[in-house]
Amino acid sequence: MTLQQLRYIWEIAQHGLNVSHTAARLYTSQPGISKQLALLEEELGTSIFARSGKHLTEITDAGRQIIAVAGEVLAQVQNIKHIAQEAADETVGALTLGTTHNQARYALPPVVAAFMMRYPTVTLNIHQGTPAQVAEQAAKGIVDVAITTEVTERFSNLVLLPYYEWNRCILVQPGHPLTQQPHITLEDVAACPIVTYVSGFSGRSQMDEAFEQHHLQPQVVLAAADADVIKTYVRLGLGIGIVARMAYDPIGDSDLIALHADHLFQRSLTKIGLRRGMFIRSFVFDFIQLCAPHLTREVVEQALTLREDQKIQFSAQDERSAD
Amino acid sequence: MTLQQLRYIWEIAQHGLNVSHTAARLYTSQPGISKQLALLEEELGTSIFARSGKHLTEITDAGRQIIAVAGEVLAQVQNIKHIAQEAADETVGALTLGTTHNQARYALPPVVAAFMMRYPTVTLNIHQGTPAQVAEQAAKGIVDVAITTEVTERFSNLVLLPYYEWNRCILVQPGHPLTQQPHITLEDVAACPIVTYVSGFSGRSQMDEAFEQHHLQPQVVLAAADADVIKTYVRLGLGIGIVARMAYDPIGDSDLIALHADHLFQRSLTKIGLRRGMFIRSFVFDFIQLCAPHLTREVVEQALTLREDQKIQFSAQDERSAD
DNA sequence: GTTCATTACGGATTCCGTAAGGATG
DNA sequence: CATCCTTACGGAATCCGTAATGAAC
Repeated sequence: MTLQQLRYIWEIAQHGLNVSHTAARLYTSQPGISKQLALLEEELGTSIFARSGKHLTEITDAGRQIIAVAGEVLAQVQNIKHIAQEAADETVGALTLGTTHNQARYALPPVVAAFMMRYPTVTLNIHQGTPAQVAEQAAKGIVDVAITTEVTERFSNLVLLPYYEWNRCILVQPGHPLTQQPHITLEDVAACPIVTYVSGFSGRSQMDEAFEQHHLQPQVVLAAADADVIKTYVRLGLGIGIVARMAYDPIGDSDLIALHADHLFQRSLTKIGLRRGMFIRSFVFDFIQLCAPHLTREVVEQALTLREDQKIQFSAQDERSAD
Repeated sequence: MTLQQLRYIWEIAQHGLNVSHTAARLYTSQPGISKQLALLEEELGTSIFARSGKHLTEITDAGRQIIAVAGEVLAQVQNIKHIAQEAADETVGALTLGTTHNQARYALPPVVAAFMMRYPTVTLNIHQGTPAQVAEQAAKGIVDVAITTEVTERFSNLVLLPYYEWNRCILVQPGHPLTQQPHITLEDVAACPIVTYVSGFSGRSQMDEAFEQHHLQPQVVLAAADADVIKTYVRLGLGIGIVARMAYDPIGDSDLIALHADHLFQRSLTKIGLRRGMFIRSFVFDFIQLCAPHLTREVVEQALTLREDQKIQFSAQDERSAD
């Protein structure tokens, strides 16, 4: 058994059981991977993948377990490399973030700028994706840190830390009837055509809940993944916008009016996700604390040793932005 | 980085940083290990071991962390092999027990006999050692299952399951004054010269506690690691013996008299220790349940997912023997 | 002077890429 | 017939063991 073989079976599983595709992604030859796979299966005395003829069709039960452990091994190999890098030079390395459009666009720029100033020799990579993708990549160790709001909690090896809480505002064009309203209610909002986030993004599910609790059926005429698109269509008069407060820029968006909506919706919580058991380099701790000052190294370390059922206590932070 | 290299650094650490010795134990050449070590250190850009000239003198800070992770990796490689073996044939494999003299001598024989009857194709290995050695070997994955009483709980990745509770008896020669005593007290016992277990074995510490609580200073004239030695010296008239009840064989030890002592000492608990995160083959579950019927597969699996601070609830079992 | 790790070197093995073969949908 | 995995084969790199070298206690 070699690390190479474990990497190959894990990658094959990640690429839909397509060995050719896997080989291309790993910049190696397809027969090379096939050979190593055959060697491993022979050594273990079990098939990891089920075949129909010469096609890999599915993963065997044993294969599923083996690949899961292989994933752990690969993550620990990464840990070893990170430990060594940290010992060699604390200020050199790479930090890979997984995040969504809205975090990357509104919340992270000042953090990233401060981080780059502090660690000019750390290579920063940002993987943008949907909240589900971001969470999965963090759970698999593809990214070091996940930052997102709508994160499903079904990844048992993903530790979620509270980053900051935020709420929404309502964007309208000047002269819109809602601007005359002294006290806006959810009924008022539901009466207008709405432009907001798609499901699974930026606390959309929490927004839906508010309407449901009041037995209202809002008319969402356009759902987008990011606030820039939403603002564009509000400007076109398609409807009123409901976006994260931080997405409203008083200067750049001065042609729109942002109405207060804290009383209409529950606050959403953006979280920082880390893979359980990962070695965290000092600059990663620093990055996290640049994001959220309350997440000190000690708090994060403690959270990583707790189990899922032992949720961390946190104090909400200032309001910023959303997915 | 290769698995070979990780195994080598781990083994070097296990063998007192003596590469020659390590090579001999692994049936390979010393320069081969040196070479792989040099390659790994070069790849990682950090030294794992500190040298004075050409001698390895100690482990670096980074090396300590790296070796710890390497140990995890090696354990997971074992897990993969076990998963594959289990898938290939549930009844073939090896079970390595780590236990002490007294368990091996008095508690385990019927369990082992039943297990061998049920799984004739499983190779059974028993590593005998001191309680501390046994616990360490289980924590390191050298043995699959540890069975011992005096187990220090400082191995964070060792899960302890309650096996059975037991207490002591007092062994005397016929005609000894204590045999006339209708109700033996701790003071009576402390007045006699005592032959019992050495510290660290078979609940010796719990025995000492009982005397201390009564402010008594027993005169231990001989301390041995096993009951057979103790009985030998009781027969020679060196003193009275205090041994685990199961160590008294009414037939083989008919020349000695066992006096009831349950009221003098607190019961001791013999435990089954498993490395956290290890893959447990079905016959290992069966072995554990042969030991202790209350340790069903479900109970064991649940215990393995709990943390140290969440102790398992258990109901004491019948009394048998001791370390 | 003994123990111990590194360097040097040669043989065997392994690994990987190109090319051809055979099965699937 | 296009896709995909396996087998075949040759060159390159790696690994490992013996022998020699040099440092430490």
